Amino acid sequence: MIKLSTKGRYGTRLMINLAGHFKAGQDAVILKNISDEEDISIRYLEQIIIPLKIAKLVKSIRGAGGGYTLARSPSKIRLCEILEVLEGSCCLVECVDDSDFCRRTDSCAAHEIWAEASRVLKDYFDQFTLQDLLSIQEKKKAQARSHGSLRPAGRTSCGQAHRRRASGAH
Amino acid sequence: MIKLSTKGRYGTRLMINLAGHFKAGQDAVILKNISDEEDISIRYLEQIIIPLKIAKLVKSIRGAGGGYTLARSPSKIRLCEILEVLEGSCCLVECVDDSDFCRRTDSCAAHEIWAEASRVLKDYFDQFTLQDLLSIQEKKKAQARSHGSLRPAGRTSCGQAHRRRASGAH
DNA sequence: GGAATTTCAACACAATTTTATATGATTACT
DNA sequence: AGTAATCATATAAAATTGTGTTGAAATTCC
Repeated sequence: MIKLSTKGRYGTRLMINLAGHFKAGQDAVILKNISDEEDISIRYLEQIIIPLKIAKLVKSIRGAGGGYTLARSPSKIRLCEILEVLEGSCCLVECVDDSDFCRRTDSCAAHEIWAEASRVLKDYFDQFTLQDLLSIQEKKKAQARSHGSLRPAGRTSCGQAHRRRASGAH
Repeated sequence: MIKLSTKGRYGTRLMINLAGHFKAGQDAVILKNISDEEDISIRYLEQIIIPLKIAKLVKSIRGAGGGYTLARSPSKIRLCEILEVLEGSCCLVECVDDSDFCRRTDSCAAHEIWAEASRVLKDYFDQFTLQDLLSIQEKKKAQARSHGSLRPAGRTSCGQAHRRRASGAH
């Protein structure tokens, strides 16, 4: 698998969740809340949200009554930005980003393919804003409700890593 | 980074290398040879080539004078096949391939995006055969020769993991 | 037949990164 | 002051990315 890491996946869901709560002047959302709704551990969310804060995609409010909010409106945040923050870049291999990484570039056909594939992927992710993702989600939920949910909503979640482990823990 | 693993990267270069040596009736190529040319350890190449053999993309010939050859002509092997063998699939997340993986699918916008992005990526990789990659490589080499190589060919290679390590070992 | 060459197989080991969990300190609101 | 939340750091399990070793099996060459 060409792995999109959990950071990227959880982080995207975190941001969609924040987008869902985003309204003018709405109170900050606490991580416990997101943790419950998305079924991701608070501790891990804390780690994931740090780079998002540094990148100024989210704002934090400390102390009682605090929490997190999007730093900008959902329509002003692109999926690509989120992934670049959390995955380092949308790139598939280091040697595309980092010209010092590899001196084989001149004669490496693979290099050209990975570079172009990375661009294709980035362009795809660049299409969507958080607002778009939110709309997709609402639509899907409505559809699921309308023709009855064939697979009733379980507690496991998309992109979640801690299911199906040797250790039954958690 | 949305990581294309070393298996996929090294395996692709391995296959391009085999394609380069592929001519009707040409002798099998030994791993030592590929190891020297691509600067990848023999031990690791051995691991990588096993699934390629099982998938019948390469043939092995044992004993003295033996080695490996492509099982089919370079124009009959698609990059996508190689990556699917080595990466498991061209998929970005498990929940797209494995419907049992996650029950959030119905209401998960992210799921839809990852699934579609996976398809985009697969379609891209599906365009190229080993013959195409070989042509690209020859062209690049010719270009590098014609206008003088600005960055002289080093010994490090694209997608190689054992450079820039804390332990200088290798 | 025997020596050399090469794949094939099965381990053991280790460094690094990813994927988390645990604990406690710090900040700021009420 | 008390409490709720972020912030910071330590720890650990698991996967990835390799290397090392030993030997068996097949094939060619002498």
